Amino acid sequence: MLDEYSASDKVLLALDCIIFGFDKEELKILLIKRDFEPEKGKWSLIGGFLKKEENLDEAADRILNKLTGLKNVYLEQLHSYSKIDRDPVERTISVAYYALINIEEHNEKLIDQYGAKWFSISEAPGLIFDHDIMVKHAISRLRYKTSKEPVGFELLPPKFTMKQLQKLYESILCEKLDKRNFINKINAMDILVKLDEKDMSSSRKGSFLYQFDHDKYKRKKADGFDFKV
Amino acid sequence: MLDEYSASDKVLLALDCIIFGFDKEELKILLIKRDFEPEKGKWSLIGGFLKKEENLDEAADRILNKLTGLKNVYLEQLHSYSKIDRDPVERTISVAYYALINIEEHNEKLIDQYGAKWFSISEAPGLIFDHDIMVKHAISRLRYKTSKEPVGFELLPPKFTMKQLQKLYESILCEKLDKRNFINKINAMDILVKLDEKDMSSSRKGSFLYQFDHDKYKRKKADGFDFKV
DNA sequence: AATTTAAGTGTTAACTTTACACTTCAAATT
DNA sequence: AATTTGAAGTGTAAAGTTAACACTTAAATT
Repeated sequence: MLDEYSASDKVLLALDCIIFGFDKEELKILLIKRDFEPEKGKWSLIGGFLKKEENLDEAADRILNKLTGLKNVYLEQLHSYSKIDRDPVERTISVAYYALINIEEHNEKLIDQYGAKWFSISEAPGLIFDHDIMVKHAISRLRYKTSKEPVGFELLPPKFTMKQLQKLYESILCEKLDKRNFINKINAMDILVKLDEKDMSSSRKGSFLYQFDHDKYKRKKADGFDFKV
Repeated sequence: MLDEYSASDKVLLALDCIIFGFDKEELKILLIKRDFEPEKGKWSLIGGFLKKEENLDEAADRILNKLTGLKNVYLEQLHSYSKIDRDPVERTISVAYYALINIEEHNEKLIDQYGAKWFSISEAPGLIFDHDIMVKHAISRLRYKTSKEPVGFELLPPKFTMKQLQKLYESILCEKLDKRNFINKINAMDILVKLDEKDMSSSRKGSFLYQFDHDKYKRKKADGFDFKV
């Protein structure tokens, strides 16, 4: 019982953030080109270090904000990575978070400043350290999470068409979905509001816009309803 | 970009381990009565600190081993907890792991030495720090995991009856299952070996013993098969 | 030989999921 | 004004899965 406080080794605690966005067709992640050592010039996740006065969720918020300018974003802790030589400079444990953002809302200037760029998952470059494995885990968690909880909406603008929603799920799940079955399923859950407004950008007829009804979902959930795609 | 390595604050990295066992009827967790400060005399999870020469998985193995004497145990990282004042002595981040062990195999002497005791989930005492929330998360993860992967067998002896397996799932899922449906489902997956041996302890007729066939499962999984309870 | 007690076994109905193709609408063109 | 164009929008039936349910069998005990 004596490997207690005093005898222990403190470590640097880093955070890395997998930022997901969806640009009409594809799921993307936001990566930065490092302009600092180590691995200067290579692509990586945005990261930072935990500060004394914050917990991990707060640190993740701060790090996400410094790159995107966004606040109140969906962020979830993923996993902690601890391979001894994962960071060549110093022993560092990294806690990975993933974020879901509306890609239309990020701050372009900040992104340029960081040399950051959106990459579709399939075209992303190899990343430094263990960041590739973090991304792999994040995608797998995203698949699970979006099919069990209505968090996919975080990746869309507040008003969206059924087509957009379907494309989003297709790109997360990496499979084609049947249009009628998809719409029937979503409608059966009765958690969207159909607006009187149409998106006219994709067809002459236009397609109706919908909104996710957070309150209705909360009430249904309290009554035992389960979201499922 | 300059909140880099040098400016950062190192922290103590702890690990806490939720150890699950199953004693014929009930899911249990192994807790220790602390004989050291802070919170001496109170119940808590077994824990320890990360050392320089090990990664988190190795540290969790070591900590599990010091209490149970067991090696090669099913261990999975759960979540990292970081509330600023979660540990009153010093800023500490804790990474929680959960373990599934065959309750018959742990080392009684070690357990006595640590003042440790098995508690059924419903009768466990309140725990120190944020350990109660860790246990809650662990149970919820265990439910998910055991219904998607054949890890429940880790909680049973190598040879078990269908009844035992059903009781195990009932106690993890907190619901009664239909005997015929359960057995039909398990048999349909075709991942158990029925032995010529019976357990005679529970009835005159005796009930056949089964073993989980790891290799067969691996082969089926590679062919796209999914375990599901 | 009769009794006891848990083990072992299949079928049907309810529900969920999948497969599938034509009509409607509004703008653009003639 | 009529026709064309292209995506939006819509329902049903078959297949598959899950859930409900009760009697027979085996071996020990009396």
